[in-house]
Amino acid sequence: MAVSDGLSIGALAGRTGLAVSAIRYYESQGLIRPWRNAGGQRRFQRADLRRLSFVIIAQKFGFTLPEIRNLLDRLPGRRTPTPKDWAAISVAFRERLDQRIETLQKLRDNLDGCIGCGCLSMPKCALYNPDDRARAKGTGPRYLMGDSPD
Amino acid sequence: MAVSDGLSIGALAGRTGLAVSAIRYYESQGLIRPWRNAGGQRRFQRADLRRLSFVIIAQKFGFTLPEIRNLLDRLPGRRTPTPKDWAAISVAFRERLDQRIETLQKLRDNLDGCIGCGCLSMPKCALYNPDDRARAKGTGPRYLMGDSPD
DNA sequence: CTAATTTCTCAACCTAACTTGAGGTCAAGA
DNA sequence: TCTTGACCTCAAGTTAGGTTGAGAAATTAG
Repeated sequence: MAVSDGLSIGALAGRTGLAVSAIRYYESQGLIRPWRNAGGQRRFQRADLRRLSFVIIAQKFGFTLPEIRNLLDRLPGRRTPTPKDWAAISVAFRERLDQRIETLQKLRDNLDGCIGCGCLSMPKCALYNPDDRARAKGTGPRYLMGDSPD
Repeated sequence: MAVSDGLSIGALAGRTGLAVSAIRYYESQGLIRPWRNAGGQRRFQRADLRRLSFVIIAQKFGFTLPEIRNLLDRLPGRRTPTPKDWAAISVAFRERLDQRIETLQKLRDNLDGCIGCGCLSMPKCALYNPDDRARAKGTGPRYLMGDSPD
């Protein structure tokens, strides 16, 4: 199989450590867009290795797949992304990351004034906000600290 | 209904902003232990308001219910928890919180050397570790950054 | 050329943290 | 007393992020 024919899903799985099923799932979520060969099998660009690495790393930071997709959408669609392209999206990535850390720290500082004294007074507590909860109706898992996908 | 008879589940829901169904679910997970009145309805101590507040706050920080249960288990079982009791468990809470923030910061610092340059080189990248993924088989949701319940 | 891998699709299952609904009971106000 | 409204249990549904398995077709190795 020539290089220009692209990588098989198994090759991609081997190189990234991801399960084949996970890669297929990522495709269904729009994170990668392989083409098909004559026999209907998926073929991937070598650049997709990098895409998947990014997915893996971003997930370690707690980003959801829709969020990651939004970030990846900044990469050029047609041509192969250059290091510059990747550097650009990593800037956006770092910004969101810094925000996330800051939120956690603010929350922690509030904690010191609120629960640290043992009072845990509900009407006054800045951490405890009933309005948020009343609005956050609906089913499914809760997002971490008010992060929402998209 | 006298105070000594305890609070109904609806009263608790009203004061905490939680859904009645959520409180019942928390009971099923061992986070609160109401007793039953003659008619079989749940009755709660006023101290359970504080317990639930703690659950809500800890969840904002991304703790899982089993983790929260472990923390709450440090409270005295028989008598009503004092401010001192709460302060003690908040220390344990803060420690885990600080750990979590530190992990995120370390990961971010790695990111700067790894993806920041645009290389995202897989064999070298400290963020991207295939062994972790190979070991982390099995089903279900992944825990954030290697946090596990218990 | 045949056997062994890989890959394909599609449906079902898994966890966490709940919600929703059905069908029935309990309690409080007029 | 009667009628709401709050409460009960239990089963099933929901989301995110996948895995597992069946049955069939494609690819590769010998």
